[in-house]
Amino acid sequence: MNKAQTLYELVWMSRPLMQAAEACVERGLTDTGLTVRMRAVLEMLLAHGAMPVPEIAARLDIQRQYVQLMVNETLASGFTVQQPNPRHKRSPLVGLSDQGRELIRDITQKEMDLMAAMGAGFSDAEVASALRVVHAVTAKLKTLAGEAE
Amino acid sequence: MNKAQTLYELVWMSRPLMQAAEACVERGLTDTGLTVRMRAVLEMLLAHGAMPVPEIAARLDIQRQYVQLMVNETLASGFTVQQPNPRHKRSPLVGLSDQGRELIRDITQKEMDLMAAMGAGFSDAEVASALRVVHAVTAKLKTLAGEAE
DNA sequence: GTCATAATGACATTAATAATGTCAACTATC
DNA sequence: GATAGTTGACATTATTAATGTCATTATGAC
Repeated sequence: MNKAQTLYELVWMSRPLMQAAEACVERGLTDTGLTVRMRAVLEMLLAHGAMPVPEIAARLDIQRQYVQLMVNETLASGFTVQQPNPRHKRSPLVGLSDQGRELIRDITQKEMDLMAAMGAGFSDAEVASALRVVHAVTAKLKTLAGEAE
Repeated sequence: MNKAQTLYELVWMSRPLMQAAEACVERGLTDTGLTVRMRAVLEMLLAHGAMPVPEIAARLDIQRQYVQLMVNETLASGFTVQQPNPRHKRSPLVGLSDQGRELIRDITQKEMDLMAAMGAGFSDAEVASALRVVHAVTAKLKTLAGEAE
């Protein structure tokens, strides 16, 4: 099979891969009270600290109105708390509660353990190379899709 | 960065990759009268020949009721035609019309050209290795997600 | 051939995810 | 202070897909 065909297959594998990953993540969330989208909020806050809703939206590349819903859910469940925002009185910072921090740390750690187990069959170089290719392909597709007509 | 972290990133890239790919495919379909899901039907029929709706559903791993809708759209647009099914009188084979065959061939060819252009930066080995990794990761995630509790 | 069971197309309902629209309150900038 | 932009809140719409139901018709065992 030539390179173009292989790339074609790689691109079309993105959907099955994503679906399998989502199913796996979802499975890891059972009995935690979290949904996949709430998890995304917590992960963002763990990685980058407390921030207002519009910033979460920008980083996740999702509409802020939708992120607002996601954040509201995490607030209602007590995984996040609002903190005064020195830079904006109307838009509080959303930060992890102790409960939320512990939970998301636990979850991501378990996911990482899974990845470690899954990497058994590959070399570091293979995996790193695969990531580079996927990154590059994604970037190129994005520029193509976004071109002016 | 260690292997597990790299794999983790690779898995999480599946969503951006898929979204970029879909946007690109959609862009290629403008003015063809096709939608992405109709395209999926035509591609299946081009690759594997005429088949009844339930078989398309099985191969696409989608509910047959939903595939029925997709197929009905392609029939309404004249991209597919019903043919008598010797193995089942109630469930006709769905096959490509001349128009549909020409269209899907044209579309996939253009997509393949795009892939060829995109492969410029990588070696055959890199791309092939990336596909192997993605395949294996997807398969492992699927088994994990499907395990009994 | 008859009958039980399964497959099929058709249609309806529900759900999840996300985009879009709107607005009043508020903030920042000039 | 006037004006334009930001934000949270809420409503509406769209897309994609799963699920439920049912009458019709095949299929397969006997």
